[in-house]
Amino acid sequence: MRNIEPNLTYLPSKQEFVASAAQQRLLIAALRLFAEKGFANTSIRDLAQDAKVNISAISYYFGDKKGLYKAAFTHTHQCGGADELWLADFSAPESLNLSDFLRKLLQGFTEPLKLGELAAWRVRLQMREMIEPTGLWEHEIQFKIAPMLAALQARLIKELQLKAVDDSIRRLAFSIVGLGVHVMVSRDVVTQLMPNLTGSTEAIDSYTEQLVIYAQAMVESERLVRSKKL
Amino acid sequence: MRNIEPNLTYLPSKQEFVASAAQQRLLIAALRLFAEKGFANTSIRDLAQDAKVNISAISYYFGDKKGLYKAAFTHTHQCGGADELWLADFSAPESLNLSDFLRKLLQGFTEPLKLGELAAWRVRLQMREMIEPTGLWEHEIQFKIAPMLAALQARLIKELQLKAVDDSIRRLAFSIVGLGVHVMVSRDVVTQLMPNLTGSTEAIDSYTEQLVIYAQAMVESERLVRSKKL
DNA sequence: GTTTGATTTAAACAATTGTTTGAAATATGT
DNA sequence: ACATATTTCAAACAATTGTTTAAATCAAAC
Repeated sequence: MRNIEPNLTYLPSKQEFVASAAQQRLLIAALRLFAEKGFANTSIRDLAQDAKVNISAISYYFGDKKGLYKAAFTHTHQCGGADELWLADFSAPESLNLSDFLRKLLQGFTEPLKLGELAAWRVRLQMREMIEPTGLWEHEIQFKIAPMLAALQARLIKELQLKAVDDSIRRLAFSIVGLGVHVMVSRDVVTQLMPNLTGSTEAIDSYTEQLVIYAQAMVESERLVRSKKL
Repeated sequence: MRNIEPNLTYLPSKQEFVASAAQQRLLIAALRLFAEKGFANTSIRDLAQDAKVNISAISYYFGDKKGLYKAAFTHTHQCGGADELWLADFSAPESLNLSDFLRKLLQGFTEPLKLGELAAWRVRLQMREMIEPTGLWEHEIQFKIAPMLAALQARLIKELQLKAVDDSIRRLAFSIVGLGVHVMVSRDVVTQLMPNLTGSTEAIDSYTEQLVIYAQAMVESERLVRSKKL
């Protein structure tokens, strides 16, 4: 690897971050190709061609192929947003009622469906990380998933007026999240088997509402089970 | 490719299927390695070494690398079962009540958690197919997922005394299946964040029961929404 | 024991991979 | 205009990939 550091990390004054056109194109190409074909199946020549840069631009800007992947995975806000929605921040104000809380949570999964290809690639890359962990996914679990689940569990025991989280609550929280995860994970199945379910913005919105209702039903079911046990 | 056909497809008389030891070892190695590292990241030399066979045994028995993959993916009953449970046959007798029907369906996802590594590999391979479709997954959708969803939808409209399947029912069915899918998909998250949820057979059983209850709650919720609309 | 077929082996093949090189081109500041 | 740093480029590198070859080994039948 070359010792020269390209102007990626620091910059004179104006902006905190200015990526050269080549860099930007590489990031977008990487996001798209890695998402579509996976890491191993995407050659750096494919990437360079797609981004219309020379092959060595990859090592020049990102060190190596893995560096480009890492950059594309983490640095998505650079190339067009769609990240803020995904797994949003759930240090939710206590003021939210359960319905709104659940809606906000589930929207984190359904809203990306509305956005364009870029968001789809992002989600797809996330999926790949899940089954082919490169270390980035474990990080994601620790700093995003875990807090989200914790927040949901906290909200649930408050809702059900419990003192502590038990296994049943854990399973409930996990199942609720699962409603959202499944929408993303099985996107292909949906588009192939029932395309109009995620076809339009309105369809996605009513989908979300239905999920919120189901999540509430699960919570109420849990409440009922517990009341019977006493 | 050689023109000679090894004794895989047909055999003299005794058994319908006799795989040589080398063949069998290759299939198991393929299942394990492809599941763990993916298709592209697994070299045929890795496979040969793991199966303790010569490299050319792969082309000899399966034509090429892709052929071995295909064989490992489809031919799982050969190397140890665990396939019958996965996405079981849901041409369910009408006699089953809703609860039993849902249990049977969801068990298709949770039961494999009980089985050993082999089943885990199987599931993992299935997951890989989902996001890196090689054509086998589309086949799976068409001949397994679609029928399962259809059966579930049929059962649901019968339960809710409806005439036809609409989008809402489709979403309900999809969400119910999602409860199961999520358990498999996010296995890593579970084992990392709440290991005792799938640790023992009993834990898995009560997990399944809880999912059945939630699924029922979703159905009842749907019934309620519909009764209000009228 | 010989023959016939099936299986295994080591070696070589061509193609593609990620990475590096050093010079050319471009931009930037003085 | 010059000098300096930054960015691009074509070419070459070594390593690994999937696949093929032809000879060697093995097993069973005659």
